[in-house]
Amino acid sequence: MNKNKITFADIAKYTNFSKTTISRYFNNPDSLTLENQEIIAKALVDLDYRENKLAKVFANGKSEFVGIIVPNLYLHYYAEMLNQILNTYEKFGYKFLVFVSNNNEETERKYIRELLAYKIEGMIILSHTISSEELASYDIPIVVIEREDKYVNSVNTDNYLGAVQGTTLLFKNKCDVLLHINSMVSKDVPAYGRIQGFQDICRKHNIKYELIIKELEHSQQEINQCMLEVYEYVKKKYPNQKKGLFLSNDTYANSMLNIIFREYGTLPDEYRIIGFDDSPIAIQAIMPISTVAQQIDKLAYEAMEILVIQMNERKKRCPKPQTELIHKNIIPILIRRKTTD
Amino acid sequence: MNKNKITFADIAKYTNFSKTTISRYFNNPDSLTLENQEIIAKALVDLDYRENKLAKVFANGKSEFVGIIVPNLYLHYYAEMLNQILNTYEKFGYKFLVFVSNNNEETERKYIRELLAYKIEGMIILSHTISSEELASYDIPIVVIEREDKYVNSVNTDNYLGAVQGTTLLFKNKCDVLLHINSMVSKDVPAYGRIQGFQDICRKHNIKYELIIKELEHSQQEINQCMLEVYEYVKKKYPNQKKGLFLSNDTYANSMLNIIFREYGTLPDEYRIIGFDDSPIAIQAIMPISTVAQQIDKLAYEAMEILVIQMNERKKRCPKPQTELIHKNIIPILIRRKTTD
DNA sequence: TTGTACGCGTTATCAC
DNA sequence: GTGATAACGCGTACAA
Repeated sequence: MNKNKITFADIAKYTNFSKTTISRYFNNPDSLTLENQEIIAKALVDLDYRENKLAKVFANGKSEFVGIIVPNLYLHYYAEMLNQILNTYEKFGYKFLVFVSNNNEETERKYIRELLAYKIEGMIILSHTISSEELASYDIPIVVIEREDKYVNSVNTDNYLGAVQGTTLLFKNKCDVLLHINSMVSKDVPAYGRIQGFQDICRKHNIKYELIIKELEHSQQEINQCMLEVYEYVKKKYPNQKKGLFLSNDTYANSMLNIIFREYGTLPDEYRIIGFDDSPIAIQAIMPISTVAQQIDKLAYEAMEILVIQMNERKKRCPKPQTELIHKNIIPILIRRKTTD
Repeated sequence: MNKNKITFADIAKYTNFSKTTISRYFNNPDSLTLENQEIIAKALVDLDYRENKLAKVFANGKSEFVGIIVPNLYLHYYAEMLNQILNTYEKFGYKFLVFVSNNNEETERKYIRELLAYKIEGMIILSHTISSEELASYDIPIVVIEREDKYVNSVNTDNYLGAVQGTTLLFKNKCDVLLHINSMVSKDVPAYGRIQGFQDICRKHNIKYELIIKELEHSQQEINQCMLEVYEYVKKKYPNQKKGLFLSNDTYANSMLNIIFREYGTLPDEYRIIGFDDSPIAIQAIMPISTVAQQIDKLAYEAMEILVIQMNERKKRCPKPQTELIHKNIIPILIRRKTTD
């Protein structure tokens, strides 16, 4: 069980071939006679050879590393996205170096530097702190997911369509007034489409609506407190009217549902609720929550696919610089459960 | 914005030093005169030098890579554990290559081979499929977390103590009968301590108890169905008795709570509930669920600390093989919320 | 304090 | 089909 350090040189010596031939055995086996292939194959077992990919990378420059920066793994959305990205290994063979940035800009720059030092071939960025302009300046294939993407490739859920689907469902539920509860979201991030889609549909159907924008809350307690305030406000402002609540995520939706359910022992007809994301909480809630599901598997896969194309281009003799940015939209899926009709 | 390929040789030429001196500037700057340090520092900026850690690794063998194999990231427990492990980068400087095994044994072996090929210095294993005996045979520093650990180092929550705390709380809640609902769990994994702790406390206090072992269910629907059966069974078997339910995780606890809450519009005094893990669901539930919290941050940190010690030992001139396995226990924390008195 | 020469394990470029 | 030899970028004895 000793540190076996068998190299091509050892195999070459053992088989009386040259290192070159051994290398060829791995990279272009057909160029050897079958007989010799078998000799080498046997030697590999005899010597218990273990490949050294670092040496390979060093020699030919292809690290097969992709760097990932994710803001956190507390939110199920990021965890699942990371999961799906990591699972593309089976398809594309790229290994992943993962960093959690905790939304700290300087930390993130440090991580990117570290990733670059390890000769990653590309990056997938989920965090929001560094501008796409700066990202683009790193001159390495990059795909970002669900964030500001002016200067880099991106894959996003069609948030606008998702909002349209959700809002339309509430409208069809014959609500008297539609409320969209969201946090402050910048116009240049895809999630802004949720607000636009909501407004457009409300206007299109000429239905009463209100946008409730709250400061982003972090702890569950703060969220609950915040939702309670929204609930009291809405209850007072629209008595005896059927209220359609479109929450910007399932955590908010669940919090709101709990408040109402605890008061009435059920979700009264006067309230319809729809969330966003299809997080586990949506199905674990006291009542299964209707929601707009992001197709996280597709988002991840498409991101890697775009990245792989760019990375492959770089490996050619005369790589053409990317002329046009790719922004791919993935459609969301409306999931009707118990909090809507 | 061209592919800058500045190496020590370039810097050496630019500054009229030798490559060695440049190397020393990075690894032992004090051995240069301040003056010369500044000259080199300036050259680095002028030439826009970017370090190449891969070459460094190749030259000295210290990859600073740690491999992680996690069964999935769907369960919050694994996601949070990964999060905490990744966060130790700030403390220890090790980079992480992450694979998700989806509980497939062969896949896992393939991943381990790949990790080894990249000259990782150590591994943290969260998945359960490969025996610790086989893991030990890979002859590389390894720490496993919350799994069978006979032949490798490990960090575990003191599950026994957790069960003792939870069960004792239910006992103090003056329950007439205590029920522990768990899935089939092997005796050699730490989580088995939950069953033992429960039984021991029940016997110690001479209180009526029952162990309900169900097949492991995966989808939320299956879990709900399973919990419904348990509920019907318990309700029928122990009418008019105060029932203390100790569920093996918060997902089960939440499912059970929902069933009861939907029936009564509240959690009646007849039922007390306690879960395990302190997952987000425990606090997002219709009533905040009492639970036994694993200190995931501590588990992760201790795992890395043990690993780092082993990895450092390997870097010495004459590394002493580890003579004694380390099995570290982390105490859990009882969190009292609304589902217990 | 600084420089020379070689090693790390593989691939690439020529030859034969 | 096969083999010598030179990269790849950095660390490190050893020498000066």
